[in-house]
Amino acid sequence: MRRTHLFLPTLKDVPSEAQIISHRLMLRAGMVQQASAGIYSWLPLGLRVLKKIERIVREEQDRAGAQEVLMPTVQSADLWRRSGRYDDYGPEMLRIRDRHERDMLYGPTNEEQITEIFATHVRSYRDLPKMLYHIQWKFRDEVRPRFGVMRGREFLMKDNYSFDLDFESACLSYNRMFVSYLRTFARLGLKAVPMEAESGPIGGNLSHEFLILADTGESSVYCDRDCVEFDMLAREVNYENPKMVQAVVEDFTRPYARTDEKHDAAAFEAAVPPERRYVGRGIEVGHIFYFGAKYSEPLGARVTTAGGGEVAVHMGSYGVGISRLVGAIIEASHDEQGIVWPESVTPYGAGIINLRQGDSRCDGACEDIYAKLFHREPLYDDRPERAGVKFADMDLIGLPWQVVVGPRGIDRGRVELKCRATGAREEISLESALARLA
RNA sequence: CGGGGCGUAGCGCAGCCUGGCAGCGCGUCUGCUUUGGGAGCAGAAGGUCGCGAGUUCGAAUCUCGCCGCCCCGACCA
Repeated sequence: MRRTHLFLPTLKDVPSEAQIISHRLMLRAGMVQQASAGIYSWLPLGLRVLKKIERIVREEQDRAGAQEVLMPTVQSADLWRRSGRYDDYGPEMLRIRDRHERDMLYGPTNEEQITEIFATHVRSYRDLPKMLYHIQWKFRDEVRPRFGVMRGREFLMKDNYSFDLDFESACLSYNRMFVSYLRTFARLGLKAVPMEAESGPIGGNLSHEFLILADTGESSVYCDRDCVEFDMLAREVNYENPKMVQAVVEDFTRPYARTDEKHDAAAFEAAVPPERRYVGRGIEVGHIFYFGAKYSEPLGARVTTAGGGEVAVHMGSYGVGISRLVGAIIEASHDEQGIVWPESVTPYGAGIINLRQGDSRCDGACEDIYAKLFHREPLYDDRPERAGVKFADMDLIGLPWQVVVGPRGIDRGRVELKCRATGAREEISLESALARLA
């Protein structure tokens, strides 16, 4: 993409409503624009990141054996009356009335919807287990939206739902998602720590939250520093092998890690030596639940068993806040200059800075590099701007690599390769720069 | 939902107390000079001062009402 074609409204000054760093950087980097409180438009740069996160989440869901569906944003109130949640959910649910005066709602979550789909089509234990997920916009009318996309009213969420014959089998599904989340967050460049959690209004009794440790987090966390040391991606996982999956879950749940709602000071001090105690803040980026027959019972999701009986299926739900992750990743990865994208979610794989636009040697070299870096989806800053503007902008939007082309080096066939994360700059030949980014 | 604050040019803000030509910086546009870390000079465009009433000869400014947005706390992916 050429910078002169890209709609990328970067800002020097930050709008005053933004307080936390990720929100400020997202506005400055032209990623989003606020439409109203807690509701955002996604501009090209922001949308590219959102899509990359979405893709990684999808790949890991599929890998764990889940199947993607897509349910509507607008749901019927009747469905929610059947589960009893239409009245329970309270003012956080956005209620809508259509032209025929039917009560509708903008879905804050989809347990009812998915359970109805499942109940319509599945009758036999032979069809179990199943995991169905979708990635869809939700709306929760938060009393106080804040922190930009980290706590919006409208947000993009991956929610998965598992259906099993009994508790033991449901635990296997739960474990699969547990491991899938560890892999997902690791691929996003995040150190996410699973913590025992309350299951909240969704109900049930087996639940973990996944938090990344960050000072700007909304949750208080207490954990063993060992939690963030695991290298999940180095670990071989075969989802077809329940024991192997179970072993991962056990390894990751062994160290003490709890949010304040489950925290037990005495247990913490007994389990964790002082030098390994982490007491700080965390951002919740995922939450998984087992809730048994809470929805399958009232909504009639029952299957016949091998013995000829009938049983309500055991369910679980598993959520990842995809739009929240955009902010969370920035919270975890930025510096004074701006965002520092992990390779896996960067909006463009490399930036090309032409320091002397209009100089035939520089222009020629940049065009050459631009074409040869095609596989990296490069962003070529071809604006007739001064060097300082281009450097500042490129640092702000945080692409992991910058190829700097200027008159000083180009006569000798040299360019500068800068690593955004470390700030390290090397003057090397054009060829070796291309080789490094191959 | 309790407490606090803010709405003035695309963005950041001053002006308001003490009513009297709507300003500054950044950005944008034009020209010249510059050109390796957010350039300099000269010129230009850009505003229902959130909305509605009221007071007044006169309201961005004072009064009342409404709307929007932000921050702190209690709740949530």
